[in-house]
Amino acid sequence: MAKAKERESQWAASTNERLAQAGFRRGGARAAVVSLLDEQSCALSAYEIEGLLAARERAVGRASIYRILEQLDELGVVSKVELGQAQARYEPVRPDHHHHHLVCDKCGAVIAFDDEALERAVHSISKRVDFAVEGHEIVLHGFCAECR
Amino acid sequence: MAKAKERESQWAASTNERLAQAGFRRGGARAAVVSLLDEQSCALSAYEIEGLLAARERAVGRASIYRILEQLDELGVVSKVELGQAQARYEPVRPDHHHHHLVCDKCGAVIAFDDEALERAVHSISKRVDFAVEGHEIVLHGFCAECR
DNA sequence: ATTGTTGCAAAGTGTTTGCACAAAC
DNA sequence: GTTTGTGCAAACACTTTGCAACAAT
Repeated sequence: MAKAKERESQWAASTNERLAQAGFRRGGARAAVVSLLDEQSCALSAYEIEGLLAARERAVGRASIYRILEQLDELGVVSKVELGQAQARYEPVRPDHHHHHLVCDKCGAVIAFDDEALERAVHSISKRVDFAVEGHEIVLHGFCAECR
Repeated sequence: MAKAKERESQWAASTNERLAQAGFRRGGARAAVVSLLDEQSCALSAYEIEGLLAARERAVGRASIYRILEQLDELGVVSKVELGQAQARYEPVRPDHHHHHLVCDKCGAVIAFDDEALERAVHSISKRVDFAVEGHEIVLHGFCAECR
């Protein structure tokens, strides 16, 4: 049942459902963005999304891409991550695949990682501060294996 | 001996020394920026720095502010933090005052916090990945006490 | 006198907005 | 037919760069 490459994975399916619930109509541009994101395991920038969609003959205007990503972020199905590269990246939120990022300061490569202890630490901080923590973002900077 | 409000704190002193060592001349604009940063315990944006300097009658051109901050960042005496607000913030690096940030998604407030367990977790990840980790940045998003 | 430093204005980059047209309902 | 979605171009915000004037050595 947890096969990774269904025609439409869990994420795209539940995203489309959420969109419908929220009263959105079905638009071709949004479908293309959702379908592209669905194939990703890590974060893409708006420009990368634009390029990838153009490459597969389903070009979507840049403004539409930003609008769609914002909607998906607000719905909570996409998370916008700012890795300190002067541009935002977006990735599908899959409940069981929470992760963080290593960013190479030389080549800009982005690598995902996850860590239980880190999550626990964040969780315990969330309880101790006078602040309603909704999410967190952890970025490790340095040099990847190739640039080192 | 660890009095917080010396005429010139440890940080400004060692920063000026590092600047001299690195062959920089003494410039008024840079001195003003260093002196302002020296008074901060948390991160300021370039625009905030510009405004604060103007308010104290030592206006510094915006381009100079960015250039100076970049130099200080490269020297390692300032750290550039990207809190996902479409702008960078800069704070003095004080070896014994490492901290991270809570960012209010409504009003933009930035609050510092630190946590031992978090640091330990990051440190242990650094050793386990195939990546030369040089630094890290942890941001907790949510709503501050006032906006909640 | 030489060379680093500064300020201004212009250019750049990623993102957002205004608006007219097309598509969904 | 009404309302939402989309694409284009223009506007925006933050940052960087080019260049001439200035200050430190």
